[in-house]
Amino acid sequence: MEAVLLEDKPKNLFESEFYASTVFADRNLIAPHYTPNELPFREKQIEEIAKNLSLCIHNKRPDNFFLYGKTGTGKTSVTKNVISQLSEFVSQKNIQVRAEYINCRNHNSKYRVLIKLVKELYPTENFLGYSAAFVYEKVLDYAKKGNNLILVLDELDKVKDLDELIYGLTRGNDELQGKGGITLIGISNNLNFKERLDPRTKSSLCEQEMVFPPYNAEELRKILFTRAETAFKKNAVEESAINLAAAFAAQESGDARTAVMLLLRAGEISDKNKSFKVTDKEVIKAKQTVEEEIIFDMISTLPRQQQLVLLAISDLSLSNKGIKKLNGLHEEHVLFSGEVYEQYRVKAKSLQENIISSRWYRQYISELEMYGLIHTTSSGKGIKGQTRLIKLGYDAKKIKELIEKEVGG
DNA sequence: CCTCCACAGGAAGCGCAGGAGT
DNA sequence: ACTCCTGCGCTTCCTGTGGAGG
Repeated sequence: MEAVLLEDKPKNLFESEFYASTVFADRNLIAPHYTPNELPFREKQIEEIAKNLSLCIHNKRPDNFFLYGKTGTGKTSVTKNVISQLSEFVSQKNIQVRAEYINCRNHNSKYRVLIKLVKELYPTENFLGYSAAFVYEKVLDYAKKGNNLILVLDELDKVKDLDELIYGLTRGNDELQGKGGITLIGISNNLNFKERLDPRTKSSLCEQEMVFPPYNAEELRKILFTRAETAFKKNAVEESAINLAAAFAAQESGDARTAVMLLLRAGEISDKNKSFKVTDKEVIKAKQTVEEEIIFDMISTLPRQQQLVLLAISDLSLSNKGIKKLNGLHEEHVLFSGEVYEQYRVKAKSLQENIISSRWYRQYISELEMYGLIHTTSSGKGIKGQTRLIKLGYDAKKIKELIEKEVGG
């Protein structure tokens, strides 16, 4: 396909302003939620899913699929890519296959998923207020007309009554008896999630499974190159800048989304400075802002009490109380679980907040570690008793600043 | 070796809010 | 409008654990 140069078109006043970028050719192509056509290093997964789904074009029911892997490993992009190609194909050939994508973060119960689904299937009708059973029947009706329904449920772990939802939808296939069918593709980035499922749900949902491994630095590098080719102007991005962004992201988590995000922010920085190049300098700056965005995102969604716990940790980290002589040898900046709890109590009291129990405080500490906001190690020699040694994952000043903005001094 | 310390983290249960069924 | 139910945030109670100290 021939690329149409912007210069060839008559310009609208605003369009020229809109595209007045020093480095971007098309910023949208590198936005976080853009689904690229090419997905390097996922050919195997695409092929496998497509092969399974292709059964439905011969009017057979494909296996249910369960995809899991960390965020930014391409689960959603791969699935969307496959189902959009499938939809395109079946509409050309007039085959009765319908694929729907639902993100369960926004539709987090059985009822909400079903409502969302029937709204897509019967766009002209209104189902608000109808019972779950009625809506469920509507879905089955749709399949009974001989339609093969493929339902992608992204962020599946967010559904409260998941067992019921899966049971209902898979049991539907027994009632249909070969006339049409319902195929589920579940996506989750929670690796332990599968183990918590009801055994029956597990066996019906996980007829086939697929793991999406994180990308390594080399793969991220190639991904960024292909994305940069279309999103940026020619030669606007220095090769070393891409390498650096890939290295940063690989070191963090092998997450393609952060890698792309880094490059996007770096480009924006160049744009703002009216610079025609994206270099290492911009990527390094972008890393800081992306990091801050992530931290702030996490902190602002934390419960107030947990914010106070984190604030207590950053307070102590900034004071010299945090410096410990471990093993009587070297000094290190770590905190005891007990003293953090004490500091938290003082803090909460002075802000006239109620105080959570020590048990729940420990729960909060575990969560903070999962989010990567703090690191903990178990106490070893030189310390009496069994305690957790706590260390901040990011800069104490920055975190303190962000929380105080949130909590309101 | 036993006991104590200073916690970790599992289990059970409680009050509440909000949603579904009647 | 009303009950019933369920998930959520949290407390209470409890058992487990590794090192320090006698």
